[in-house]
Amino acid sequence: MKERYDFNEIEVKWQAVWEETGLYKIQHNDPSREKYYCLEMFPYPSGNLHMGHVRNYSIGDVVARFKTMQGYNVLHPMGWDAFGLPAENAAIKRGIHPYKWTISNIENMRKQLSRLGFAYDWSGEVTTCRPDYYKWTQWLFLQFYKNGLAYKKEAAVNWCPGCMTVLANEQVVSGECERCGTEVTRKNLAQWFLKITDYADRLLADIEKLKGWPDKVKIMQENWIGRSEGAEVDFQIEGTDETITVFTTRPDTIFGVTFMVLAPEHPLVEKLTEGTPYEASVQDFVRRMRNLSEIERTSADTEKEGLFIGAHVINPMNGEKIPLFIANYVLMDYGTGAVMGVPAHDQRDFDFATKYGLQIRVVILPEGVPDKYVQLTQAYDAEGIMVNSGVFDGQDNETAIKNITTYMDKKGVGRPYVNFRLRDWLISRQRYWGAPIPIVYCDRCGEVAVPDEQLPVYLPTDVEFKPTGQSPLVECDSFVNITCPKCGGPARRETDTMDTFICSSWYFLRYCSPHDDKNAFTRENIDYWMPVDQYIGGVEHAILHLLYSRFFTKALQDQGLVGIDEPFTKLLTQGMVLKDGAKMSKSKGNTVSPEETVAKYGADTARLFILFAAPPERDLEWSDAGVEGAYRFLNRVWRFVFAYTDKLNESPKVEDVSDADRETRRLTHHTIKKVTDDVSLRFNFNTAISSIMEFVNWLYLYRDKNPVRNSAIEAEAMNSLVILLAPFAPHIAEELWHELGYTGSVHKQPWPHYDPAALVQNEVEIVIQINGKVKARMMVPADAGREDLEKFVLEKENVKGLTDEKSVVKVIAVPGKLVNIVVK
RNA sequence: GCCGAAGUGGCGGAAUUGGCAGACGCACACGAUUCAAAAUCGUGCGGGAAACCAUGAGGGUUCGAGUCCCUCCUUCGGCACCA
Repeated sequence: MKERYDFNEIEVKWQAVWEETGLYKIQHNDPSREKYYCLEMFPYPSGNLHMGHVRNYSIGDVVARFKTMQGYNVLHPMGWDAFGLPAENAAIKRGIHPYKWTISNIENMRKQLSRLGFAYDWSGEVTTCRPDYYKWTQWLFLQFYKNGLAYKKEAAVNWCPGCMTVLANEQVVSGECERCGTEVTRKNLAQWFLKITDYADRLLADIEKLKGWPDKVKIMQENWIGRSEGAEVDFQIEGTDETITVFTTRPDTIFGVTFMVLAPEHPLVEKLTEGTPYEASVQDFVRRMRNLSEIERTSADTEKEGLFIGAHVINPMNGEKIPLFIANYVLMDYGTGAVMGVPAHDQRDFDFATKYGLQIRVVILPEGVPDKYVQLTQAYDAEGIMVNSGVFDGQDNETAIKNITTYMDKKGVGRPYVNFRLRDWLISRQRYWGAPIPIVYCDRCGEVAVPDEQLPVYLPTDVEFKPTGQSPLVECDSFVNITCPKCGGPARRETDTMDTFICSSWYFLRYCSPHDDKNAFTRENIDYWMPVDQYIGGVEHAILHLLYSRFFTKALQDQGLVGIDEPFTKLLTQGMVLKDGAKMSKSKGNTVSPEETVAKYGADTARLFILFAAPPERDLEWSDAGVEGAYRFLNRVWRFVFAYTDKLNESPKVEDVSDADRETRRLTHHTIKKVTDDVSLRFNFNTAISSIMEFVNWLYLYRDKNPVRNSAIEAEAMNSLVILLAPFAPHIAEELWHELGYTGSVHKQPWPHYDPAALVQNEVEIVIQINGKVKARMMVPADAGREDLEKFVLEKENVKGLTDEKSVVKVIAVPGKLVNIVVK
């Protein structure tokens, strides 16, 4: 061993050895060991690793190595979320084929990951843009299709003019494209959807099962699904047989309805105004609304604006004739696109009614307030007693909700209804670089699923990339024009590809049997490995990816393809990596390159710093000085072990045990306990590492101050130190392990157990407080009970001085901690 | 507007069940070593002369509060004309 810590030499050396000896080879279906599936969110192959990746994968690597050492059979795979727009943009800009661009990025990033020494078995790598993967993505789409969970419909969809494609609701962030920030517009297109709404109830209810998920993420999913209980009510349109159904959470206010509002896009609007004097002005209004951006349209600050369209509806409860409006504040894609206006008890309706001089009728009053004194200046939306509501007068409104709903249900004019905010998942993308949707359109047979044996539907490679925004697939005749798999007649392929979130909604299943070429996944392996025990990734996927993956898992369970209903048992959302208080980004010019950091300090230092600087869920402020500190610590460990191995061969064995030896043994076991608890119970890697640092600080002192040391105790301390360090700084630990004279890998060592007996101290220092303020300290036997403590403390000379001239009211003694004397 | 998280030295952070606030690291200062520097080792390091005062502000519960309760402020995240 060299005196100097040559991180580059040892890291490269051990990475090669681990690879050659198959240290992290996946053992599928090993019944002798308990399984542990540790998964980090796979990266998009942008070409270069950033610090966020390093953090994500360093955290996962600690968990995987720790669990391996604890004896679990660990699945810790890695792969690539390889479809997506940047590849296609590179193709348009620089003429490189997306496949080539993606694969070369993957190769570069795989090299970068390998250089960091993460414990992956690369033979289990999964790449979503390869036909051996997307074949199964397509197959899964067809399973959804055959089970009625995939359908095509014409709808007003979110269109991103920047990406030239449609977006799922989840991909629109405050009216802008979450990818490129372009303002999203509306477009009517026939698109493919997955029926995630069929699972809304279960996706919501099962959140309760996710005990190992952060509350933050669970709440975000709850908000997103947005369940609200209420009723549907049918209003007949005067003079027709048509009815308009509204959804309301307040059926108790039905007698207070004084108008009704439709969304401008509501299909009945055109029908009801056609050929009437209102037609022109309504068309005008609708056109104006359509041209507004998503932001202007849906902002709560936008003033309410509406228009009477010349028709009336009938309130089914009292037969009243009510004017029908359209207005900007009613949205087509929530509820039924129609709202009953109750101005007295809904602030938005109140604003609208005030502006257009509509009647405001109170139907709920706070208890004790007589009707005639009510002069509303704003809507009253709290609970109260029913008035002006026929037979329901006098009931409290909570009861009336139930009674009115039941009444309407009996009469056939309404029914209880649970409405969700969640919309179906729009999965069509008008782009090339994605998995083709395996559907064919035949003039005779219509929509036809591509038969399983004809999968995959290959992406053609001989296409031209032009900056027209149209998918090159549309103009690729050899792709589009085919024969119908059913009748053999002329047919056309679907040219849309799938949202890449489909690919990432099942990759964790593919990892369980990455080479199965007969199935999307081997059932046996799924039953062994799934669910993922620990999932680790950024909180930005709290809704999209995590909700979609949960949906997939449930749908596949219903189809009998998997036996589990939730994919991820525990979830850790790591914080961002910041520099100068801001997220690292190229545009801000505050990025730190992992490659350069590794070149300068080594992978172990980079990883150690990132784990030490903050607990994983919190944002982490990058500090070059902090990296130096981590480097200094590893050097300190290196020198320490180096000095030990040098002496080991010369000194004779010492069996005597001094106080310092005993303290060394106690600290050894204390550190084992601390690190074990911090890693397994709390994921507090920062405090685990700091306890190792404290241990090293003590060991230096121990060696300097004690020329004669117990050989067994010192050896145990050295071994433990190196083993405890192994999950955090795997290369240096491996090198030091061999320097200690061992031949096997430190990463194959069993994780040490602490000896509770070794933790016991004879004497402990306790604190003496007067009225809760620390005044003195004293050493007492560690096993002293309450009475003993009181006696020791009250008899102590300087304590008598402190309590002089005052009367002792009470003494509180906490064994091992303190004695508090309350005086007056 | 609603929901959630956070606020502790010059900085990153620790305090796990209500029990010594500031572990560990960084930065800084001084000393040792050195011809000198780097590296290393050692000492100090919230404020205050002290009594004491200090965990965003103000109240409360308690023998005792960074930790529990109430009110408020600031920052960040999510949802938002959701009927």
